Amino acid sequence: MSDVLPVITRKEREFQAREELIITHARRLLLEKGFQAWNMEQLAEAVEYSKGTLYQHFSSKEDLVLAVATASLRQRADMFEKASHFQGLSRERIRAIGFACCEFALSCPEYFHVEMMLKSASFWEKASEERRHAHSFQGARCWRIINNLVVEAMALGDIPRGQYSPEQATFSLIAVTVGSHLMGREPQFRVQAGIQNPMLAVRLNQDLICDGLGWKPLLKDHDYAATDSRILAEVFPNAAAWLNADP
Amino acid sequence: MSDVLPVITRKEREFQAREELIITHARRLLLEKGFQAWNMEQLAEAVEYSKGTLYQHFSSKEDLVLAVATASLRQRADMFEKASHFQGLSRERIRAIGFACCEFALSCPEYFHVEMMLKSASFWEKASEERRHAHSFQGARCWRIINNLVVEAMALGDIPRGQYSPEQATFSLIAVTVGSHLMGREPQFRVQAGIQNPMLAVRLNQDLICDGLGWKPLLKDHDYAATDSRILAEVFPNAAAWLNADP
DNA sequence: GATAATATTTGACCAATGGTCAAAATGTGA
DNA sequence: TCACATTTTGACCATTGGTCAAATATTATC
Repeated sequence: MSDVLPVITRKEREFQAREELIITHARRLLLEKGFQAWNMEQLAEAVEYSKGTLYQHFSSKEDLVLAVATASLRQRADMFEKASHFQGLSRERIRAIGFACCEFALSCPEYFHVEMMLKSASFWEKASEERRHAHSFQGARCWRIINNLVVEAMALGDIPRGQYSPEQATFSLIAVTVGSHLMGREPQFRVQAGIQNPMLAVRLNQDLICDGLGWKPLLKDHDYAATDSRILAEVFPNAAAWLNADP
Repeated sequence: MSDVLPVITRKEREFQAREELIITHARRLLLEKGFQAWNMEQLAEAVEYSKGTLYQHFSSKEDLVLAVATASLRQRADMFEKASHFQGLSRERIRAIGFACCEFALSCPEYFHVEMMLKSASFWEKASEERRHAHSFQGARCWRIINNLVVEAMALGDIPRGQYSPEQATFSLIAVTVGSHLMGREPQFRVQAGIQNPMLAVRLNQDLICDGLGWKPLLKDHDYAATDSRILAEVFPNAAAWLNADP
């Protein structure tokens, strides 16, 4: 060992790499089978370690699943951050975050399903304290990015002041987004609603909330197609793939 | 046995009564502990029957939980139906359904949590065919009641035609409602958003979507406080308890 | 390179629990 | 009262999340 001050030793690097490997495989299993339909033995086989080794990384199956969710949530916050730097009107920037949300949903398709499990108290309390904290932290990042933008929009007068608090408006945006993603994944609802592309349904609902808030310029008063082109070009080039599609 | 033509025999009545007893206790356990933190043995003890008897009613734990969800969903559809008969403008009627939704959430607090479990494929496929069908049926009832109202509102010109399809609008309303209920139950979000009364947050978000859809009369153009008084008096007298509260 | 000391990995094992079924208990009719 | 049918039961099984002593690998020392 030649390095005098290795901040991270080789062992630690290997440990982290293995943890990522486990999380990646667990994510795949979650996407393919949900929570119940696979067991730790199978996961151990997939990553070519034994069950005991898994438990050196995660205190329980729930702890592992929370780690998967938090890894995704960190990605989400990163994408929100990137989108929030988009240059434009406040409503154009919230629009960019809306795009980020869809990009994320496509890149981590298991996320919303896993996040719903976490709502169960018994699930949450089986995870370790550190991981619960890490998850809250990433969740708070997402919240803050949106809320800051809403606060700014109100300061600029883009959202009428006095009607709703910034926190209420932020809550509305998040609630409609989560609800749209969850419902859009439901085959039964998709058929009933005639939805071909769930992401466009999410985007539409976000627009409805913004219009409802009176966030200027309203959908009818601005050429948002031009905004979308810029968002595509500057922030999410991959979004073109899902953007041009049926309702 | 004196009755000549009993459509339902005494045995069958007893069987149904016991099924309801089991469902009621299972609902309580779900509310108190979620899904994992109780077992069939404990439930059997609570209803004072043995495990084997439970399995004469339900093919699996998942099947039982689906039955709980469907029983709640039936209540939900019933309340929607009641609310949809409210006499008034189309937007006043969707408002009455919004009230129904909150009344329901208070009366079946376990519902949204259980409903989220059903999204997991492995869960759904462990339940019996009949119960899956019954659940879809009640879900479709809820959908239809809202969608009919939206169609009618568009026919009346209360919602501008041509912009969104009735199905899209229905989807928006349901998505925002589900999302708001789920997020409103999350302590972390409640604190961040400064929400005292989750039901009012749900109602607000529904109003935002309606305004966003341009559903006339808009919030600012009508005395909806008067509408609310009528809804309270005519349809949901109990709603007064949760309506008068902080944001 | 040999050996001792330390760290890591393993899989047999345990406890909990969803689900089954032969036997016991209960109900019914003659 | 007895024979037959139906219902209820709980011992039993298989699966699986989680543990830990033993085996294996790594590192340090001479």
